[in-house]
Amino acid sequence: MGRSPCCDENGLKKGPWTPEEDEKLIDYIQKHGHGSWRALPKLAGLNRCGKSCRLRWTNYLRPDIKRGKFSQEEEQTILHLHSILGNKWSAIATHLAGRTDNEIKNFWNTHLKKKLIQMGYDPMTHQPRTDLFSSLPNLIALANILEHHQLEEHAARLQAEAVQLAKIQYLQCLLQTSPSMTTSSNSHFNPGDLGTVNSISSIPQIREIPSLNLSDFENQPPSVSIENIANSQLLHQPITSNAPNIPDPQVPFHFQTHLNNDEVVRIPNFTRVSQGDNTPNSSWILPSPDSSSTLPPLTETSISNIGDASSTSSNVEGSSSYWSELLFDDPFLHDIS
DNA sequence: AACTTCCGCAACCGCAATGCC
DNA sequence: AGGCATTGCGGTTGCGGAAGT
Repeated sequence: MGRSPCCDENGLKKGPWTPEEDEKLIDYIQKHGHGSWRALPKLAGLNRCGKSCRLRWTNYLRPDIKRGKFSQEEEQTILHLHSILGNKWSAIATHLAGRTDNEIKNFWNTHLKKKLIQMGYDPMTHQPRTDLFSSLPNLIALANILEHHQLEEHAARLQAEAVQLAKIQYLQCLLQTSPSMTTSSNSHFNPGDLGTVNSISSIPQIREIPSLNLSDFENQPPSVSIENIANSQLLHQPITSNAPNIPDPQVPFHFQTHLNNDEVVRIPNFTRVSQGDNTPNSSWILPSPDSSSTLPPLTETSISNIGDASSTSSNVEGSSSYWSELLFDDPFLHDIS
C-alpha cells in the first residue's frame, strides 16, 4: 500500500494557513470541486500538498461546518455514541450535523474526557472507576484544605455530593447487573444517559437531589473530604450481606452511607427496607444504621409479593436480578426503565 | 510588567482502507 | 491478482492566547 508523499520532500508549505491560501482553496473548490486532492494544489495555485488542502477544507473551510460551542444536546450525543463506538470519531461525526471528526475528537480530549474522570468514570469504558478510594490521598489533601477554610455549610454540601455520587454509582452497578436493562447494543448504563438519572428524582429519598447532569460538574467537580467520608460513614467494606437470604451481588465492594441520622443507603446493596411490610410502596429509608443488621428476612413469600419469585435463585446473577427487579418493581423507579 | 504554565485547537503524521489500472 | 495512488482516519504535536505567579 502506498504512502502519500511527504510535503517536506517537495518543499511544500506547512503550518497554519493564511487567509490568502484559504481564499484560493475556497475559490477553486467552489468553481471546480476538489476532484483529485493530489492535483488540486497546483491547479489552485497553492504551495501545499493535497493532503493539507483536504484537511483544511474538510476541517475548517467547508461551508456546512458548524462552529462554536457544543450544545448540551451535542455533548450528550457524543457521550452516548462514544460509549457505543469508542474513538470512532468519523462515525460519531456523522450523527452531528456540521461537526467534524477532528472537532469532536478535540472536544472529547479537552472537555468530556476530563468531565468523566472528575465524575469517577473511566473515559474509555464509561464504567464507574472501581478505584474510587485509590484517590484517597487527593481527597485527604482536599479535606485538609477544607478543614481550614470551609464553613460548615460547605461541608454539608460536600456530604450531599458524596451521597449523590454514591447514589449514581449504585445506579450504575444496578443497571449493569440488571438483565431487564440489558439490550443487545448497549448493555450498560453510561454517563451519556445521565439524563435518565434525572427521573430518579421521583424517589422520595433522592427527591432532595437537584436534577443531575454533566453540567452540574462543570464548574465544581464532585468532591468528598475524608472528614465527610468519616462523618457520613461512607464506608468501603467487604461484602457482608446484612440482608438474610440474599446472596452477595457480584460486585467488588459496596458503600454504605448515612444520609443523616435517620437514613441509610447501602450501595450497591441498596437495601430498600420495608418498615413493617414488604410491599412495593414500602420505604427506602432505613431507620438507623444498626437496624440494617436486624432487617427482617426477605423470604420468598415477601419477594413474591414484590416481584418475580423466580428471581430468587441462589446464584449471584439471580441475586442481582432479584435486587434489580425489586428495585424496578417500585413504582417510583418505573421511569428509569 | 514580565515571565511561566496551562489549555484549546488547528494542523500534521503515519497507518489502514479503498480505488484504479 | 497485484501494485501503486489516493483517501480516510485516529493519534499526536506544537503554536498562540489565557491564566497564574
